[in-house]
Formats: sequence, C-alpha cells, structure tokens
Amino acid sequence: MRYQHALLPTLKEAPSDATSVSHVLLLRGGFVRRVGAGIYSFLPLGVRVLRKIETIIRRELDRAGAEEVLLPALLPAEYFQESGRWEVFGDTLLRLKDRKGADYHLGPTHEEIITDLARREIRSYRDLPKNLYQIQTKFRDEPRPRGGLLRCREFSMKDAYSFDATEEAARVTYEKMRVAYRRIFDQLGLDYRMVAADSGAMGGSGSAEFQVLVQSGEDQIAACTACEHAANLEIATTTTPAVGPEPDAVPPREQVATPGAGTIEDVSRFLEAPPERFLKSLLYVAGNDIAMAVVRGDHEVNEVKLARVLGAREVFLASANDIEKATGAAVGFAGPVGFSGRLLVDRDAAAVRDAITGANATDAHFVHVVRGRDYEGEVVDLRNVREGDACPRCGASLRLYRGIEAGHIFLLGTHYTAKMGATYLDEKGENKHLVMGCYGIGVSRLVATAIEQHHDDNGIRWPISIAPYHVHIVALGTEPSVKSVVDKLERELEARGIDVLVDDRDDRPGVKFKDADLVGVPFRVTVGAKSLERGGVELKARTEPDPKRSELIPREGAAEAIAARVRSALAAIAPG
RNA sequence: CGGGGUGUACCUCAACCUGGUAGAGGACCGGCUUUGGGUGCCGGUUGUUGUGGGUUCAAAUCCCACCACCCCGACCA
Repeated sequence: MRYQHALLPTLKEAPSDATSVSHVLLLRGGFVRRVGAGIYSFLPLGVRVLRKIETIIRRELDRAGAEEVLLPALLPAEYFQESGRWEVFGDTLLRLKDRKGADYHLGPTHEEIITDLARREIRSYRDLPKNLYQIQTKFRDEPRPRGGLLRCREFSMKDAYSFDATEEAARVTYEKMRVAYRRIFDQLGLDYRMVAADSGAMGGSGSAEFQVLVQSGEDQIAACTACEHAANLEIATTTTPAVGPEPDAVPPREQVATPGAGTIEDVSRFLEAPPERFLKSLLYVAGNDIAMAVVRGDHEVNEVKLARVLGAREVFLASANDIEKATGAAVGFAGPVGFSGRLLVDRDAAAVRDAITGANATDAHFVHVVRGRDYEGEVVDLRNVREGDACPRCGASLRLYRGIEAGHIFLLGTHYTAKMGATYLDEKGENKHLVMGCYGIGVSRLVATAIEQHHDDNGIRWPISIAPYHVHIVALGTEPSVKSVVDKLERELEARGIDVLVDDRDDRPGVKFKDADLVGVPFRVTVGAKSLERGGVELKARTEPDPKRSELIPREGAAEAIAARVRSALAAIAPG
C-alpha cells in the first residue's frame, strides 16, 4: 500500500477524552474514529488488524472441527423471552420496535438463536457432535463504555457453541476448544494466562478465562510461579497456615479500652500487636439480611466468595447506621464475640488462636479471643488471595497480575437446551437434552488489548502476527535512485507474501519516522540517499529501543533477506 | 443509577471570575526555505461559543432547564 493513496490520518495530539493508552494510540495512529459513546468506525489500518486476528481464529477453529455460521444481529424478542433473558439482561439489552410496534433487540450474545437452530436441525445422536461459530457484531447498552475499544456498546466478537450427546462428550469438546484457544492466543503474540473463573450467571459446570496480562487491566488474577495454576481473584484460593500459640496457653478474654482507635492500624499501634493477630469484622447486607464477615486483620474480604456463601446475588457493605444497630457500637468496634446474627469466619481468621477484635462496644476491644471458646460461626473461605500465598495445587507461591478478559469458555450443560426444549433421540430412541458449551473471544477488544500490552512512548509495537503490515518502507528524498529501489523492494516483498506499507509522501524524514513508530509496523526499512551510498537499505525492528540503531541490508537480495526476517519472526510465535 | 467534571475552529486549549466586535498553537491551503527524528519565515481558510429559554442597551461570559461527553463508583453472558 502506498501511503499517498491510503486513508491514514495520524494525529500529533489525541482528543482529551481518550484516557487509556490503547485508545490514544488507536486514535493517533489513524486506526479508529469515535462515532458515539462506545461506538467506533474502523479505518483501513484498523480493519487490517481486525482481519488478521479473525484469520488466526478461523484457521484454528476450523482446524478444531468447528464450522462457521452467521446469525442475525437483529433479533425478534421471542427468543430471549423464551429463555427469560429478555428480563434478565435488563437495560444492557438494546431494544427497539419495528413499524408494527413488535419488540426486537440487537444481539448481545446468541445462545438462544443457536439453540433454536439446534432444536430444529439436530434430531438424532447421529447428528452429533456439532460445533458452530460466528464472528459477529454484538450490541450491549453498557452502563459505562470506556477505554475506547476495551468496552464498547457495539463490538466484534467471535462466539462458538457446541452441542454434544452427553456430559462426557461435551467435556471432550470443551477440552478441544481449550487447546484451540491456547493455539489462538499463542499466535496472537500476547502474554496471557488461562485462569479458572466464576461461571457466574451463565450456570454450567466449568469455565476458563483467557486473560491478557496488562497493568491497566480491570481483572485481578492469582497465578502460580511454579505450576500452570491460575485463577481469577474472585475465586482464587490458597492453603491455610495457622498462627499463634496453642489454645490452652491463651489467657482468658479481656476487654481493653481503645478510645478513638477504630481502624486496625490505630489499634495495632495502640496495643503494639501486628495486624495478623486481629480479627477484622465487616458487616454486609445481603437482601434483607445482615451478616458479619470476619477475616484476619491483614486480609481483605472477597465479596464474590461471600455472596456465594450467603446464597445472594450480591452483597453490600452495611451503612454506619446498620452497623450501629447490629453491633450496638460505633463503626470500627465490631467483633464476632456475642454477635447474634449470621457469622462467617474466614479459615485464616479462625486459625488465629489469640486474637484481638472489636468488643461490640464503642472505644473497646477484646484481647485473647479464641474461636470455640469465645465465639463460633461458620468457617469458610472468605478472603482474597495475596501475593506470596501458597498455590493450592503445588504449594509454590502465587503472584498477582492484572488482566483484560479477552476470551472465555464455558461448559454450559443443558441450561439453555432444557429451557428451550432442544432434544435429540439417542440410540435407544429416548429423548435427551443436547449438552452445550459456549466459547467467546472479544475480537475488537483484542485490538486494544494488544496495544495495552505492546507499546512504548513513541507508539504501538504490534505483534507481527496481527500487525496491519509486516514491513514499513520509509522512502527518503525524491531522487530517482531511491524511488526505483523502493519500487523494486515493494514488488519483490509483495511477491513473497509480505504486507508492505510504503511511505512515499513528500515529507521530512522526522515526520515519517515519527509516524512509523506511532503506527507500529514491526519492521521498518529506510531507503534514502545515505543508505544507498552505504550500499543498501536499513532495517530496524520496532522493538529496537535505540532510534538510531539499524542494520544495513545489501541492496542485492534485500527483499529475500527482509522476507526471511519476517518469516522467522512469524515462526517464532507459531503454535508448537 | 449515585458522586465529580467538561462542552468555544478538525485537534489541544485561552477569553468566562469582573457582560462590550471570539483568539493562540497544531492541522489544512499558497509561497519561500529546509531535507536522516514532528524545520523556519510570510500569507490564508475554518465558529449557530452543545440546545432552548430568561436577565440586560448588550451574553461565550450572569440565571434556569435540557442534552451530550469524560472520570470515580455501582454494573459488566
């Protein structure tokens, strides 16, 4: 592609409402333009990146035995009404009416539509298994779109749905998809982890997230430093160490005055005891009930775990008013001793044998508190895992990362097929529900995610597998000798299947170099009077930090040498 | 939905407090200059100051309402 013909509007300054790195660079690099909140146009360069990602996904899913379909984005309400999600989705569903006043919506995901297709077309065990995928535009009326392409109201997603005869067969399909996903994410050239996750409202028995490790990510992940284990912090667990002396060595419980010291930090300093000796007692509201969650002083309550234990959809920290009502003390002096409501105690908190805790009386704490003697409560896993905690699988230490969820696979079971009556006849002629799995990848989100992970101060550094072009030729000066070398190099590279962008603009070198760094094509080839005098062209990888450092490639055989470099870079991230 | 903020040229922003003909830089167009990291100079194009109403001789500026967008939180199969 010739720069002079391309729509490639780079910007020196980004609009001030762009905050995330990827958003700024996508706008500045001329990849996308904003149309509305959470709605973007893809410019030619952005489309090229999307297509590269899609190509990798299609190749691997086809290879795993899936078939591509294309379901509609505009959906009559009846399907989501049948599954109940017309209500469940709430305001996130983008609803509309046709001229007759009939209800429609734009598809946020397609379980119902594919299940309807399956119940019509799959009748016998002989038709199974089936695995269908599509790459489609999805619509969700997000309460808060943000981060440019990271969270949009309209976005591109690959979604796949598998149908099997039995749970066991479905698990085999699920495993196959897991392998396919690994191959896809490997090829995208991203640092990611496959993590165990909360299957949430989707139901079903298994799920794994594909989290791209990025400092700015919204999700937290605990990953083992030794083995493969990784889990979303929402469900991550660790093994339990016990602390403190044996129970019979603990003196009787004693109330001490701690005037004005309502935080662990205050009391810790006041009593000269480390936070690990404290029981932190937090009051939560779940529905109409109030419950106390107790964790060790240096630990944090995990609200997802708490909600699950309480059987609530979500929990909220109680207000100061509710706390005073429930404990009879000001905020900061709650404790499990004598608490009459539902009491949940984290395993590590229960293991503290000589504890300090609020006395449920303003300006007072108890010391020498022992579980079993001074309080009871249900012992459960309630806390967030911390950096350095033991891996539940191998015992090595866990590390915390931040990530962006780019893919998610679920073993759904018969959740939808039962609701929608999608059955087949087995060998004995019996009617059985199809067993389902679903598998998503956020395609447009991946464009932004790749940038969040691969950039520097000057711009994007695309992984070569998804870069809009492999080689960016910067032509300096207008001499015929430069022009002829550039023309020849472009032809020869393209003949070798290399994607080439040629900056043939009549502009100053500095402008071209800056734009090349911004756009982020992995290899830059500079052709100018100076390089030709030295006998060739200059090759520089975008990842080379020194702007002045480049490699002289002899003019003869330059195309083959550069193509070989591109091929080996591609091969380096090919799946094993 | 709760809290905070911002709407002025294509972009970044000034002028608003204290009402009096709406500006700069970048981008863009023309000329000269320069030519290996966003060159320098000269000239030029670009506005319903988010929308509607009110106050006033006079509103970008003060008042009211609405809308849009951004940030934090809630939310996120």
